[in-house]
Amino acid sequence: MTNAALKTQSNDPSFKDLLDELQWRGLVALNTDEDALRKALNETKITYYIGFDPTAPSLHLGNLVQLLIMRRLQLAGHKPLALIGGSTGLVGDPRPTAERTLNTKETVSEWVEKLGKQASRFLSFEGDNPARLVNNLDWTAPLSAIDFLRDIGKYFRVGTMLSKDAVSARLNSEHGISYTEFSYQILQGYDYLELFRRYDCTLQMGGSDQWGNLTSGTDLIRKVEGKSVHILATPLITNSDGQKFGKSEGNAVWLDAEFTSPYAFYQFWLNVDDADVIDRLKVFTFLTKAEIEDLAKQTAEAPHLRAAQKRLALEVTTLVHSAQAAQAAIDASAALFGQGDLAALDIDTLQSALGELPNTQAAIGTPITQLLIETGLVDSISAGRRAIKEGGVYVNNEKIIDEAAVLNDLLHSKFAVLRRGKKTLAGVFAL
RNA sequence: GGCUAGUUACCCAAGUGGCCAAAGGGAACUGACUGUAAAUCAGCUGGCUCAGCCUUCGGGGGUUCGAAUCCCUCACUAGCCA
Repeated sequence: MTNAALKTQSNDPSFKDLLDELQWRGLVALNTDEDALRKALNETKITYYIGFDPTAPSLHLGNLVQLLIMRRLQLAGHKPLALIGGSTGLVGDPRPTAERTLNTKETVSEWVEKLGKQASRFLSFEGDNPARLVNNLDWTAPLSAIDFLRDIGKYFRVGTMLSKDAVSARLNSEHGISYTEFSYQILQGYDYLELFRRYDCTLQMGGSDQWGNLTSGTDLIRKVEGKSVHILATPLITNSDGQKFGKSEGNAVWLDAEFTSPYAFYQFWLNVDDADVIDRLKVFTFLTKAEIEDLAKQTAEAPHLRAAQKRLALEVTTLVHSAQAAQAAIDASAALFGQGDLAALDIDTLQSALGELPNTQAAIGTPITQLLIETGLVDSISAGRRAIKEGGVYVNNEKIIDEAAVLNDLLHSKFAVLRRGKKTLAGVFAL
């Protein structure tokens, strides 16, 4: 369970202090009293937390931003609390679009387990400032509705609650908002209070879209305990073209290898735009300022070599999966995107490369459309036919023209490389 | 509790009895150009045993030769009234 990558990480000593580095990396969108926060970070070892709600069976790239900033603070000697939202996940934070569908308690608790394990991979649980995993269900589950309303609810003004962006956006939309999601901010505020009491936690971090929920905690602590605590919000990562970051072919990029294979993960990073790659290096790697500036220079001078993308893909894949997985992805990429003559690849290289891809077994004579479905390259036979009609399907780099084509050419009498478009690949092992 | 207006494909949004598998835009995907880029241009986007057929327009029921379109009912949403 220990992650070898943890040992090699460090903050960049060339910065005056941690906050400077975080700002340079573009990780600070908003924060409470900056001088006080800087002072706290520089002069003391504080305890801080970030919450992750179990809304899916895996964490995604947005969560990774948070995990890495957590790690950066831990490297500076501060104590991380990774909170998995066993209770908040049951309620669901208000999204700007529409009400969430509630998941069953069983599902959520399963996800809590999974996310906890995943998050643990990015933090050290050893040394002087070990990370701690907490679950807000521990303190909210025993709370009765009456206690909740009397002891906590009394501190929250509805006017303030209504003014939060997440709430007002929903109120102004045709979807409205349920009392359940409206209450979310109270739960998150209460979490901060509870962590402040239990662990003397004085900093909460989170995405800037969570600002309303973050301030809910500081307000509560000020009212109840008379103490002023900190918030640091990270910006939402967006692509330079304004599109959502973290999607590959319309799907989220997950940290769990079962949902996004290490190969697909590697490819995702390799395909980052020139315009974005330097920002990504700052956020998602522990490379120093000097190293990143060097890569920026290389990108400017020889963009086609994509040195920055390659380094980024290597670093992040190593971090999230492993050095071995990253190397396998690199080898597979080199083989499959190589000079084009797949037949020239030797059996072992081809076999392991295909193993990195989504793959399936099939007999000679199987329709190509069926193979496309089995490997997940398309969702339906119609989509497969369409893809062929559009000239976007290749078997062993040969374009397929006929919608009814079947598998017949094999490499080394064993394999076939299936491709949709330029870079979506899958393997077929002949039976 | 009452009244009014809504609920359309991934998102926004047109359509108000047959010409609707459903306009338009966004986004995704594919092709060309490239660097496994960006921009641009073109194509394409329910499913299938694919020149045809099947299932879709909040859920259920009904009217009709025929419904996304009309009626009833339920759910949800917004606004107003209580």
